[in-house]
Order: sequence, then structure tokens, then C-alpha cells
Amino acid sequence: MWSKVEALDLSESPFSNYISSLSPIKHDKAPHVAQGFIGLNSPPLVFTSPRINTIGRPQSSSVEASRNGEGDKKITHESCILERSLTEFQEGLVTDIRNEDDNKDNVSVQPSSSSGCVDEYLADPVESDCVNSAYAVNSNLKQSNNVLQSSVSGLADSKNIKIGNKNNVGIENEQGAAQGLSDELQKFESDTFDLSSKEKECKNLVPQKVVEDHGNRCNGFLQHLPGSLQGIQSYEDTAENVGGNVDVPVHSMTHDLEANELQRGMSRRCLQFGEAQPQARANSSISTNLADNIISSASLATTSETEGLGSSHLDSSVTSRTNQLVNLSQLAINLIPQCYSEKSSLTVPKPSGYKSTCQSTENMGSCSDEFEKVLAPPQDGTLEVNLCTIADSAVSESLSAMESIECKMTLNTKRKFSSEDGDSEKVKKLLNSTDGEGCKRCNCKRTKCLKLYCDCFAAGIYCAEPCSCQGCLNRPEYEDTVLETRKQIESRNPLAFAPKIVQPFTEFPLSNREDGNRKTPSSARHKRGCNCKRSMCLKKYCECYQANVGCSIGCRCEGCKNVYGKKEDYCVTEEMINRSGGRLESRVTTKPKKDVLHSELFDPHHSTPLTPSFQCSDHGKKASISKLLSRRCLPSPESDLTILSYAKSPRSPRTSDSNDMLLETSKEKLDIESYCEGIGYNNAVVLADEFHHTPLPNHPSNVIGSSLCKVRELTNLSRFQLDPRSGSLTSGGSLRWHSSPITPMSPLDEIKNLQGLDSADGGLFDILEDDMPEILKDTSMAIKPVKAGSPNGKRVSPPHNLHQLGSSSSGPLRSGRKFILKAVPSFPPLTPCIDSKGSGTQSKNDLQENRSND
DNA sequence: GAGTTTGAAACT
DNA sequence: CAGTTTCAAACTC
Repeated sequence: MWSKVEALDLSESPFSNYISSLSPIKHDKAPHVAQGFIGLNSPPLVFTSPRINTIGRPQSSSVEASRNGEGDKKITHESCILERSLTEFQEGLVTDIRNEDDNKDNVSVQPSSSSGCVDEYLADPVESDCVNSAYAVNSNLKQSNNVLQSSVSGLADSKNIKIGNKNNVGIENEQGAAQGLSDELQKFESDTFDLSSKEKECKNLVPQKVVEDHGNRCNGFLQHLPGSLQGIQSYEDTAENVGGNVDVPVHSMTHDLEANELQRGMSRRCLQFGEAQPQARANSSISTNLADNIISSASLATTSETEGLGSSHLDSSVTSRTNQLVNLSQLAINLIPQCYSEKSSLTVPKPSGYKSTCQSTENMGSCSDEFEKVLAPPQDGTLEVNLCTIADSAVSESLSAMESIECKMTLNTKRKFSSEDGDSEKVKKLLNSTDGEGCKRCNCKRTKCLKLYCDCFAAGIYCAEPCSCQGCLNRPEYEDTVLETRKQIESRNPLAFAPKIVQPFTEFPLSNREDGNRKTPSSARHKRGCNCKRSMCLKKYCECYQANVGCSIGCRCEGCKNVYGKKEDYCVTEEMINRSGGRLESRVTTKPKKDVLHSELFDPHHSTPLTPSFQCSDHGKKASISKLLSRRCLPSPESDLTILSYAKSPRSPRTSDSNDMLLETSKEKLDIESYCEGIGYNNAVVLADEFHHTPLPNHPSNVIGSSLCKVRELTNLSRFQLDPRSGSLTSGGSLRWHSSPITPMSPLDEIKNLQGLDSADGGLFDILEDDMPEILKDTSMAIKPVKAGSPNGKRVSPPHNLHQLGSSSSGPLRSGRKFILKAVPSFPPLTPCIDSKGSGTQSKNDLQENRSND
């Protein structure tokens, strides 16, 4: 069975289709979503976010034992345990599957399980995360037996729970709305097993097989899957649903090393945010559902269920259960190798306020798209929010699950190899090779794993067996210390634990967007950028390269030759920027908002404190177009941060983005802020140009809406809301992800924003008041005024007529416009990011200067 | 496996 | 904020 799984070609898996078909809400099919997020295969199971652990979930003695010796990284548990764990997985999957079916059918929620498993199911997602930790793994194994029993009895319960969630959320409708599920999916559903059958299967599961198959992780896994592997297979076949997920992990581990690496980092970080998840879940049943979808899709994990139940109880058994679920989810996630291959990353806002961006920088591309689709907004603001939260939670969960799964897998493989070969080194190598870096762990010697030097710590996970660290304090036992240290570090740098790589991919599914561009791996960027001097960004010394992302404006690298994208390519020439900047200002006012907003919001760079340069599409370069498209940024969890950074730094962020994004972006405050402050004029200009020349049907509203939304938020929004054109504006505030507690806007920033708004407002309104029939105008205008608000106090006067401006615009401007037009035409949403490198930054001042120069 | 190189993180 | 030191990973041999 494992072999089957492996055999599956994730890249080609129908998963994407499946996801697309799935409605965001439907959690049954959510797995895809999870997958998409998941790009994280790598992180070892063990990774538990310290925070999660904080919860203080009881851990099995075994777990502790494993923790204890630092040197004690050997896996003491016997294959039996592993087998059990595997079975648990399987069971979990089965249950999940069942749950899906049940969910469909069932309406009532039944939290309690006959077996008392209910509690387990109720376990907090957080716990599940904890469980995922390596330690947890061990404990899980021990508990697996119990879990199995409980799971069997609890399956029904879990079903009920999920169902309840759905009902609560009103997801059903969405499900119905969901575009046709893939046939496979349906098939899968139809094939879903009865609880009884599942139970039987679970009972029948042979742990040994799991171990044996270990080499073929997927295979074994599949075998164990509940009885009807068929169902699973169909699942896999379909879109890489659960089965696919299963494959993925293995696959990713074995095949997608790079992706794993990236994911590793990403996933770990995502785990960090696990804390938030619980809240979000608790808050919204929808989120729960979403999580279920995502996770359940893969594993049908019940974490959401438990959470959704909101049960306060946390049993160890529950933990095990959650672990199972997590594992399942991981499997599901893994199913999406394609995503990894594509490197797209998802940024999910976390309701909790923690950054939710989980970037699977690498391969999430397609997945991300799918994800977006899934998230596709309902038009209901709340719904969107819920989706977002759900996505976040789901993502984080999936990530954690992924990690745990991987860890387990690795452990299993390790054992297997060790037992078979008796060569730990071989095992090690194998693990490394297979997992890629999924299980790779730290090797800290002096920092006690309490500094960012430590990958584990930086990722927000505890060190685990795979680690070779010395004097490690990044362990559950030292939870307090870990948390304190984290706080300290965060106090110094709120973004310290934020994902380093931001994926451009626009997060939310905009109905508009259907171009698949988001996925491009190249779109992802390192937040801070690298600082390579000698490696030319061609070695893993380079964080960008290591993350399989191209260098960007934010990079200070020298002689960049990053194969994933040179910094040069990424940035627009300063000239371009300068030119566009000066004149654009007036023009820019219109469109840019939208684009800018989006770009900023989504642009990882924006988030980066570093001043993003104006990101222009390469002038007419082919790459530019693709890049631009790819650059679309998801609102990074750091968006908040970004805003701050912008406020602080005059530099203009780059814009990327698509009309699609607009709606979403409009919602985001971050965009607005960044937009107002940082968004480079250039961007705005470019956008304006775009509009001017190539008005997009959707643009106007979208753009305006987004821009307006931003403005509103900054200015209190009232005005914009009023704007009839900005119907989208109203939506603006809906997205919540910017509110990450971690990186809340500073008061100062807010003030700045307000000021900018004020100034801008005048401009905007003026503009709006102008005849400007073109929505574009409005957007651009609004933007400009805001930014334009020259420090001098001069108000940048937007051209009364964009057309005039355009026509009058000097050569440089035109060139800029042309450039944009070419690049953008087909991709309205795209918004070239303008990065002003260094001096080139396009702060308002710069823009003014440019103008004056012009 | 040891040593070197590299660049991020931390420190001053 | 810039420069320096420390650190651990990546890399080389």
C-alpha cells in the first residue's frame, strides 16, 4: 500500500483540481487546502511549538524520557510503538474519512464519545501540536493503543463534532456551493467507511507492517488506512486527498528535499502560531470547519473537531488522538507535492493575531492557488474572515501535523533502518536524504537552543531527538525558559519568529483571480533578504537560495546570482523607479492603491523592515512579467509588521498584485498602511498608468475598494466607505489577519498613517470629487495624496485627468506606463512592485524629489 | 570527521 | 545605526 502511495505522482495529482472544486467552507474536502498550505513537509514531527507545549498537556513518561537526555536522541521506543502510532494514523484517517461522510449526513454535533474518547477528540489543536513534538511522538506511540480504542469509539463522536461545526458555520451551503467536487472526491466520499468498518480496519491494522513498510512510508501508511484503502486510494487519486497527502509526506521527504527545507522552516514557524489557532477555532466554528477541511481533507483530522467542541478537557488520550489527527493531516498535506514543487507559499492570517503565515515557500504554489480558491470568498465578510482564520488554523495545524508526521516517519524509518542495518549513520543519512531536511535538526552547542541561531527555536519548535544540540533548553521541560526567551527576542524584534520567506501568492481567493501565476516559486521572497557577499546567493549560506526563493530588493547581496531569481531581475532599475516616481505621483494616485495595497500586503518585502525597493516589472523583460505575477504577495502574517516597517521606513514597498487581490487587500489594514506610507509612489504611478491605459473591468471597483479600504482604515474609513464606487471598500475591514498580536501597529505608525490619511484624504477626496469617473482615478488619487503628502506639506496634486497626466507625462513616465501595460495587460491584478533601492527608495519625499527633478 | 567558510544573529 | 563578535550551518577536504 505504501508503495502505491509513493507511486502516486503528486505533482500531477488531481489535487489541485480537487481543491479548486472544493468550496472553502467544506471541510470535508478541505484537505486540499491543507495541502496547499502545507508545503511544509519537512519539519519533523517532533516539532512542537513551544507555545503549544505551554499548554502543559500531559505528556507520557516516555516522552519525557526521550526529552531528557540531551544526548538521548536515540529512539528508544520500539517498533511496536511506531506501529501503534501508525495505526493510530490510519485510524485517524479512517475516522477522518468517516467524519467527512458523517459530516455530510449528520447535522447534529455530538461532542461526547461513547468511549470517552470524546475528550480526546476534544483535545485542543494546540495540544495536538504539542503532541506532534518529538516527545509527543513517543507519547503518542504509547498512547496509540489507547487512542486506537478510543478512536474507534470516538469516530462516531468525531463525526458528530465535525458535523456540528459545519452546521454552526453554515458551511453546508458553501459545500453545496462548492463547485463540483472532483469525481474522485465524490467517490471518495461515497467510499467513506462506516465507523464500524473503520473500527474493524483499525483493529486489523498490523503495526508491523507499518514498520516494515516504513521504508515506504506512504505505502505502509496507506495499508493501515482504514479498511477501505480503496477509499483512500480514490482519495489519493482524486486530488491527492488524504491518500495523496499521505503520499506527499513520503514523497516530499524522499523527493522534495528542497521543498522540505523550505517547508521545514516555514512549517516550524507556522507551528509557532499554533497557539493562535485554538483561539481562532474557539472563536469561530467556521474556522474549525476550515481547519477540518484542511486537515481533514488530508487526514480529516479531528483537531478542529475537538476544538470546535470547545471542550476544555484535555486528556492525554485526547492528545494522542489529536496527534493522530495531526499525523493524518500531515499526510494529507504531504499529498501535495506539487505545491511544494511550485514553491508557492501561503500566508495565512491567524485570527489570534499571531502571524499565521506559514510559508511553504517552496512548493505551495499551486496549492496556494487552490487554497485561495478554497478560501474563495464568500462574499460574506464574516465568512471570509472565518475562512481566513480557518485557513490559518488549518495551516498551522496541518503544518504541525506535517511535522509530526514527518518526524514519526523519520523515526520509523530510522528504526527500521537501524533495526535492519544497524547502522545509525546510514539511517541518519537516509533520513536526511529522504526527509530532506524535514527532520533535520539543530546542532547547537553554545546557545542552548535558545537563540535564533537554533533552527528549532527559531522555528518555534522544541528540539527533538534528531537534534544534536548540547545543553539544550529548548525542550518542553524548559517551557518557561523557552517562552521567556522568545518573548525577549520578540521584544527586540517582533518579526524574529516570523517566517522569513513571504510568498507573494495572494492569499485569498479572489473570485477574479484565476490566473495560476501566483504559484511561481519565484514569487516568494525572503523578508529581510540576504546579505551574501561571497556566495553569490548560490549556496545555502544564502537564506534566499536556501529557501528556494529569488533575491529581491530587500537583499543586500553582492554579485547575486540566485538561480531562483536575481535581485537585479527582481528590482526595477532605479531609473525606472525614479522616473515613474516623479511623475507618477500625480498619476499614481489612482490605481496604485489597489495594486500597491495588494502588493504591499502580500509582498513579503513589504513586510520586511527593509525598505523594499520599487519593484517594477522588468522593463519589458519576459521575466518581469512572470515575476510580477508571481510576486503577488499574500498578506503575510507579518503584514502588520510590514506596516510598521513602512511607517518607519519611507521606502516604498513594491506592489504586486492583481485585481483579484484588491478585494482582499482592501480588507487588509496593512495594505492600507503600507500603502499609504510605504507604498511607493512608483507603484501607484505604475498602477495608475495601468489603469489609465488599460482599464480593467474589475479593476476599478476592486482597486478602488482596496485602496479605499486602506484609506479608510487609516483614516477611519468612513469616507471611503461612503464612496459608492468602493463597494469593496466596505469589505475592506473584514480581513483580520493583520491583527497579529505579535506585530501590532505601533501607535506611532497609526499616527503616521492617520496623518498621511488626513493629508491624503484631502487629496483623495479632492480627487474623488473630481469628475474622475474612472475608478482608477480614485484609487490612484487616493493613494497619491496619501503618499504624496509630501513631507514638505505640499500636497501632491493628482492630475485632474489621468488621461491628461498620462498624455502629458514625460517620456519616463510613459515608459513606465508602457512597461506596466505590457506586463500587466493580461494580469490586471498584477502590480509591479517598485522598489527603491537605497536612495532609490520611493518615499513620498523621494517622489516629490523625483517630480521636482523631472 | 575535522577544518574552513559563510552569513545570520547577537552584541557593543 | 554601524561595526564587531559569536554562532551554527554549509561546505570542503
